[in-house]
Amino acid sequence: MATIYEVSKLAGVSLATVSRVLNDSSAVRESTRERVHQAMRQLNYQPNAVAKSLASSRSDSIGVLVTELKSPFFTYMMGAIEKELRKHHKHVVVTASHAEAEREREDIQFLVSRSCDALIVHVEGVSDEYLIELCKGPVPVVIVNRYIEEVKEHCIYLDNELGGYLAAKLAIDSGHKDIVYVSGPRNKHDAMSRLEGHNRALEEAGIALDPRRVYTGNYLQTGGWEGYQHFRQQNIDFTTVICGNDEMATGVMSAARDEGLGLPRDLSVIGFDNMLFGNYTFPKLTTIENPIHKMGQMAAQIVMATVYKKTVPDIQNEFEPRIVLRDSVRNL
Amino acid sequence: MATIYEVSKLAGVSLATVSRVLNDSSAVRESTRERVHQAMRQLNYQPNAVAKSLASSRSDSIGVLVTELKSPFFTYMMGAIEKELRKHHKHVVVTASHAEAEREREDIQFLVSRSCDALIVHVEGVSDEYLIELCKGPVPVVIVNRYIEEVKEHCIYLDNELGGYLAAKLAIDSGHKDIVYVSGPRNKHDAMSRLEGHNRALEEAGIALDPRRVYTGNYLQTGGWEGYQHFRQQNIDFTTVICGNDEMATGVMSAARDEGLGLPRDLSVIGFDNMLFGNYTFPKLTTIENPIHKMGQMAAQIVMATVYKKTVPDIQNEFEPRIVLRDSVRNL
DNA sequence: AATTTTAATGAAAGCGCTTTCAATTTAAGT
DNA sequence: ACTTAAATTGAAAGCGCTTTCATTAAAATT
Repeated sequence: MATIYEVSKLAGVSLATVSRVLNDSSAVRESTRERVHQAMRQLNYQPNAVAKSLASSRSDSIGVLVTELKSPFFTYMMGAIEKELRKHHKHVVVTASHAEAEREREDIQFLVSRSCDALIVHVEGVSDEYLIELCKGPVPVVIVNRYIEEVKEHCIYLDNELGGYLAAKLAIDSGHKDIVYVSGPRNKHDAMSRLEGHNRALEEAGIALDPRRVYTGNYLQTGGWEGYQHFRQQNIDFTTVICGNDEMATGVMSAARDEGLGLPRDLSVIGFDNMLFGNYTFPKLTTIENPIHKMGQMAAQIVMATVYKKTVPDIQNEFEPRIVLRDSVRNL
Repeated sequence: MATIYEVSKLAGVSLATVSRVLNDSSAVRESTRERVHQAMRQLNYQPNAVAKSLASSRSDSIGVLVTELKSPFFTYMMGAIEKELRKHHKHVVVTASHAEAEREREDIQFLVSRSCDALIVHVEGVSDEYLIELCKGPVPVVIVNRYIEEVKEHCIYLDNELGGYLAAKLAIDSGHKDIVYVSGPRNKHDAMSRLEGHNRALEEAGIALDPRRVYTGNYLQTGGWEGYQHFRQQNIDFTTVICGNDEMATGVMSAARDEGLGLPRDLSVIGFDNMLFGNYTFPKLTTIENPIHKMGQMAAQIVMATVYKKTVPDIQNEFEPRIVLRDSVRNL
């Protein structure tokens, strides 16, 4: 592999000059620039990004930390981030920390040690305090899908409460009164916010809150299945199941169908997130859109703006969910 | 950020010694090791991975190049790779090149310039020749989901022909004779192999090959939809649609249902790949499993073996598809 | 106790690039 | 033609770490 040293020799200029044409920084006379390019071509010179990083303490790469790689949710986010960053020739280093605080800390440490120019993190394990400290540090951070008051300008998040509200409101407006809710885990912020919104809509409609009408699931298909069984065993009547996410909604649909129910004739189901497979279910799942794609894009744009001083469209921290009307809710 | 220089000062040893305890290479007396550790703690020393890379021309990171980030297929692969590599404290740098040859070349170049210790690539744009050259180069390469005779030991691939055969055989064994096939794009190797296997099974069963019974789709849901419409318009009779992938299968199901067909009563459908959403369809999709997860894992293991000299389970280059029996095929 | 071996350490030269800062050209101004 | 300002270049000092190679200290041998 040729180095700029050899290029400089061949072109008859100094290292500094080669470096200049490489970064087309400051002025280089056109003729010498051409001479250098010539030499580079001749030697098939390829810059060494690591050396560049070390010397400039810039790596042109962004660390992205997600919980899980094989879930459409993160996939959407990653896809959007990569797409936005690559427009500006920045690259992505990923790690998946599986919501374990210890690993999240390690991974963040790792990404920093790789001189990532910025971090985009989706973390669930570490504490707010840790993140607040992290934001004070030297490397810019964007926190996706989590709201922390003290560093809110670093956060990109969805108004989950509103989403929960919209889902419940939709059911109510469709004439449903007997509603049950399959929630996500208690320890997840988003799950709790969604439930709050749900409750708000019920109260607003004058429907009494009944803790027996809420089942806490695991955000997986099995959780929906179990939730459905649970409500049946408790002899609770319901015409609609609203779920904390789409995956559980498919579990509910599957369980209901196993009992011979027709959907949405005998039971309406509403999901949350609008992950692509909602489109593959039958009936197609009515759900609440979580614009994770836009949120990923925004995270990348914030990085471009703060780290690389690019001008980007307006920064937006909070995103709004909206209803995606498909076929899984019956109008009573 | 403290450097090893400061650590060495504080511990009263040389840079070399600090480096040694850092990499616990060669012998360092226990007492000095402890002294160094002490100093590191005191200074909250964090190694600089970039400097380390430059000096050692090792980066402990693997470049992974995929076509697309937001598709479950790559997601599965990435997840498996990341999981396997992280066991050994190696990390992943991803790029998504969207099947464009130009971008694929650029991205590979980029990953090499970042001193990735190895490359795991899923490329569709570049030529076999390019990859053969790449394999000759200094950085180890694993090619996923593509078979190139000249560098087959670098390849991890599925026996797609067998998969196509199995799907058709399944339909035939279930009593179906009127079979149509919605294929993936002509320019994709895997799509063509699957079709070949399909044809082999038909021939074997004494069913005449009829080009009108093959529709070339785009591997997307729309492709399945269009394929179904196409066969209908051509007045072709069929009791089974076999698809080149699951996504198109969902398109077929959707189109069939729009016409009021009951599934699988009036029509059987078979997919390919076993992407998770096949489990969300109704009826649940019978399909051919593509063990992309295992293939990703194997790719990572090959890297660990060749680059880092770790001993790993047996290397396997070709993977076998298998039938995943669910509910979308009717027994005639 | 003297001599070999072996184990621990340090000095110093990079890895390939960026980035002052000063020196040299070239262009502009009068 | 003579200054002065502006544009180009080069020398050299790093960036933070690894890695020979030589040196010194400790352990083993006789």
